[in-house]
Amino acid sequence: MTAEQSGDGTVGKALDVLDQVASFGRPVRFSELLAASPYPKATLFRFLQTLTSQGMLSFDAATGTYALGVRLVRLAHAAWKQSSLAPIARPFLDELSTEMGETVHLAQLDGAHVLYVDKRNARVPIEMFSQAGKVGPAYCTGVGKAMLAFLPAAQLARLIPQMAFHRYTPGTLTTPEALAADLAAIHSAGHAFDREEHEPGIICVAAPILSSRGRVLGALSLTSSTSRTSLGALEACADKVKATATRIADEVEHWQFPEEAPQANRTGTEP
Amino acid sequence: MTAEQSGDGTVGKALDVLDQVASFGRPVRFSELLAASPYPKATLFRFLQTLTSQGMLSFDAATGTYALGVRLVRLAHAAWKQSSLAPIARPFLDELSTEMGETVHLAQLDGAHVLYVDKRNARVPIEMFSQAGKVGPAYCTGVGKAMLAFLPAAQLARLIPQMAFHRYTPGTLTTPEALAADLAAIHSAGHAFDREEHEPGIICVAAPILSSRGRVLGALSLTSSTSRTSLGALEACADKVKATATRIADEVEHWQFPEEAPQANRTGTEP
DNA sequence: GAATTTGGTTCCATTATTTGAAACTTAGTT
DNA sequence: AACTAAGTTTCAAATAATGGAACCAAATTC
Repeated sequence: MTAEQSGDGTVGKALDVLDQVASFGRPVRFSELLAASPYPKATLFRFLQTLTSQGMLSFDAATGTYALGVRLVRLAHAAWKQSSLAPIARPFLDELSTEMGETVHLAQLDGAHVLYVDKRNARVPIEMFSQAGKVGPAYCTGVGKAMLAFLPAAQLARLIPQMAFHRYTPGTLTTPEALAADLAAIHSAGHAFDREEHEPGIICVAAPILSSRGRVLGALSLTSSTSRTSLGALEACADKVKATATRIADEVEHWQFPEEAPQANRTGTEP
Repeated sequence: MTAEQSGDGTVGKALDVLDQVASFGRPVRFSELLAASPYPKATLFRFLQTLTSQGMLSFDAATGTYALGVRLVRLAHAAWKQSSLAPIARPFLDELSTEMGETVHLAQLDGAHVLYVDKRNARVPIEMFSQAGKVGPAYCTGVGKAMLAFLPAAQLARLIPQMAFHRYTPGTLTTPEALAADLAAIHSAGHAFDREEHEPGIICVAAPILSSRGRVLGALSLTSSTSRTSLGALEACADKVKATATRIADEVEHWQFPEEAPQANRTGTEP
C-alpha cells in the first residue's frame, strides 16, 4: 500500500527508500526491497549505498540485510529535546505517574494520527501497545479525541476524511457522526474517555493541553484496564489530569519566548 | 565546530542540513542556519523546503523557525522495533525495574559512544540526564565499560583513540591505562561499576549482553544515587543484573536466528 | 563438472536535477 | 522616502542522477 508520490527530487526519493526499509519491520535484503521498489536495480542500489554511508541505514554483512541506522535514533532524540512540549512536560508526567500509579501518556497530533511522545508505565505495568514514537489513530484514543475536540472546525473537517474508522473493538466509534457527538461532549466536559475503543480492556481519561489562545499543543492521558479500575474511578481523576495539563501549558508558554537560546546539554558530549 | 564534508551527493548534503538543525537544540531561523552553513542562500533554502515538505523538518510560521519533524520520530520508532535487541529485552527490563525499584538502562555500542535504547525509571525517580535515544561516552559509563571489556582487542584498539577522556567528575577515568585496568577487572568479574565517573552522585552496576559466540550485543545497567545506596549494595545486585542479561541474550538468539547466521552489531559503514 | 540461475555490483552515455549569483520582495528602521 | 535585513524566486550553467546493460560470484541444476 505504499503508493509513491513523494515528489521532491532526489532527496524525497531517498527518504522513500528509508520508509520502505522501515515498513518491513525487520532487516531486509536488497532483493526484497527491489521487488517492492519503483526504482531500477542500479538506482535503488545507489540509494542504499548512500543512506548506509550516511548512517541512516545499517548494513549487516553477515546476513546481507539493511536496517534502520543509529543516526535516525540520534536525530529523533534531538527532535524530542527541541520540541516545545515533551521536555517541559517531563517532570509533570513523572509526578502524575508517581502519584496515581497508573500509565501516563503524552501525545501530539500528527495529521489524523496521534504521536505518543512520552510515556510513564504504571507501577504495576499492564501489557499494551503504546510507546514513545508510536503513532495511532486519533478517533479512537483518549488523547486523540481530546485534541480533536479542541481543534478549529475547519481543521477538524479536513482531518475527518482521512480517518479510517476501523472497528478495533465493539466500542470503537465508527462514524463521523458518532465521533462528532463524542467530541461535543468532550469539548464541554474538558476531558475525554477511551471506553475500550482501541484495545479491549483498556480505558483512559485524557485532557488536552491548550495554549492561552486555545491552540492545541498536545494531550495527556491516564490509562488503566477494566480489570483494575472503572470508568467512574477514572472520571474521579479527570480533574487531576486536567490540572496537570494546565500546568504543562503554562510552563510551555512561559518558555515559549526566551530572549536567547535556552542552552541545555549539561552532559555536553557532542561528537 | 562541524565543518561537515559529508560527501555523498545531494542526499548527503540534505542530511547535513538535518544535523545542522539538530545541533542547535532548539527551533532555529533561516538566517542562523545560513550563517552556520557552507551552502549559499538559495541552496540552503531549497534544502529546507524539501526537508520540510518531506516531514523531516517542521516549520513554524508564527516564529519563522525550523525544527526537527515528526517523520524522524516515526522512523526512529520503527528502528527501535526492528532492532534485534530492544524489543526483545523490553519485558526483562520491566521485570528487573519492578523488582529492584531502581532505574534500568539498556544500551548498545555506537562507535566509541553508548546509545541508550531503552530505560525504566526508578520507583522514586532520581534526576539524571539519560534517556532512550541519547548518546554518551563509553569510557565513563557502566554500560559502556561493560561492553568495551568484552570487545575483541583489535576493535577496542580502534576505539580508544576516538575517546575524549574528558574529566566529567573527579572519579572519571582519564587515561587509556586507567581504563584498560578497569576493563580487565570488568572482564574477569563479568560486571562493571560506574563510580560517579560521569555524573556526581550517580552510580551503577552494569553487565554486558553477549551472544553465545561471545559477541557484544549490548549492555544492561541498574542505576542509583549515592544518596540512596552504595556501591556495595549495588554489587549485591550484580548477579541479578547478569542473570537478566543472560536471559535477554538467550532470547535474542532464540528469536533472531532459529537456525544459523551470526548476528551483528550493525556498524554498517563500508558496504 | 559444465551450464544456468539467482542475487548483487559496476559502467557510462544520456538526461534531468541541482546549483548559486543575482534580482526581487517584504517588513522593519532610520 | 530612503535604507536595511531577512527571506523568496529566477534561470542559464554545472553537476549529479539515471537506468539499461554488462559483469561477477555463488548457488543450483543439468
